[in-house]
Amino acid sequence: MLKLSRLTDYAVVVLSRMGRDSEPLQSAPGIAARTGLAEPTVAKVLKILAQSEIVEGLRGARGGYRLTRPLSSITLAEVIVAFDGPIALTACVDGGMGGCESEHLCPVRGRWDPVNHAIREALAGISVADLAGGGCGASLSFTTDQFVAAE
Amino acid sequence: MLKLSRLTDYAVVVLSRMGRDSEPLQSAPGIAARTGLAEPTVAKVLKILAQSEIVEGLRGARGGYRLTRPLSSITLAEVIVAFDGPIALTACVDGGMGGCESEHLCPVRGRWDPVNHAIREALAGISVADLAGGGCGASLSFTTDQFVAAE
DNA sequence: GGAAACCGGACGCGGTTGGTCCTATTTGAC
DNA sequence: GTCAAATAGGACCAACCGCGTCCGGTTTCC
Repeated sequence: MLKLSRLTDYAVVVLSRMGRDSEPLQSAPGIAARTGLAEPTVAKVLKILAQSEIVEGLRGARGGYRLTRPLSSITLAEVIVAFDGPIALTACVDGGMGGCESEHLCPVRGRWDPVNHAIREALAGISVADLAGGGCGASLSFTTDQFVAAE
Repeated sequence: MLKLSRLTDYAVVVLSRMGRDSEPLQSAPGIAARTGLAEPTVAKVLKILAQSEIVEGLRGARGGYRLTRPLSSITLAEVIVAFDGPIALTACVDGGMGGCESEHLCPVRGRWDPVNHAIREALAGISVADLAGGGCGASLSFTTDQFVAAE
């Protein structure tokens, strides 16, 4: 699998929808209604996106969320990091971070770094706008990870 | 995270150890003893590796496992596929495979493909020999995913 | 002052992973 | 010919994590 979390998938859908709409400020309930996703879920996604400053939340009545940047400048890597944490195939992120008590014994220490960097670069080269496409005006009622292909 | 399964990590350790040893035929209990991993776990890892024909199992007394190829020709992608299934960030693997009943509505359909291909290529470009290194003669008592860095 | 909306955290259910064990089969040694 | 050693394959159980939900609190506009 290597599959990313469902929330990440929702985030792409939500961001795509936000970018498609002309209204700059959109409420979580409104986005939920337009995407067909559950409202609490959309709210959670937007909260996380706001923490990463990918969207900006405005409180109060008539509040809502708006994109801080155009979709074309939001990379897939950013979104994944926001939900799944640092992009690294193993937990020994970049071989730094001390704390692994068996560091001096770990034979593969540091050797995953090139792999992780390669993946990071691949994900940083794709923007949400690329994923959203442009011609598809569908209602985004469904997400991409509906089921898994058995190995 | 995007972290791979623990079994995959074990597999890299086991393969590295097998490649380091001069004996071509090694038993699962023997490898377990040399790596410090639990014997049932090593057996499970080797069984899966054998199904993928990365190693070959010889039954009977004095049996064991041996590499079918040198470590340098075993790619990381192969190992990951053996344990985690097809390499794809979402479940809609390559947008093929019909079955997604909302295919005609799915706005990001097919757009993940370039990402998946990029990651696949990155992983296919790294061999187990690269990960195993060559100079480290440690006992491989520990694996790489001991703990997770909190997001 | 009330309503609408965001913010942050806590809770509980479900699915998946990971570790173990059991049995069957094969093969070499005595 | 019999026994021991080792792989093959599957089943089972416990622990963990993702994730959907809900709650109280705060802010802002009408």
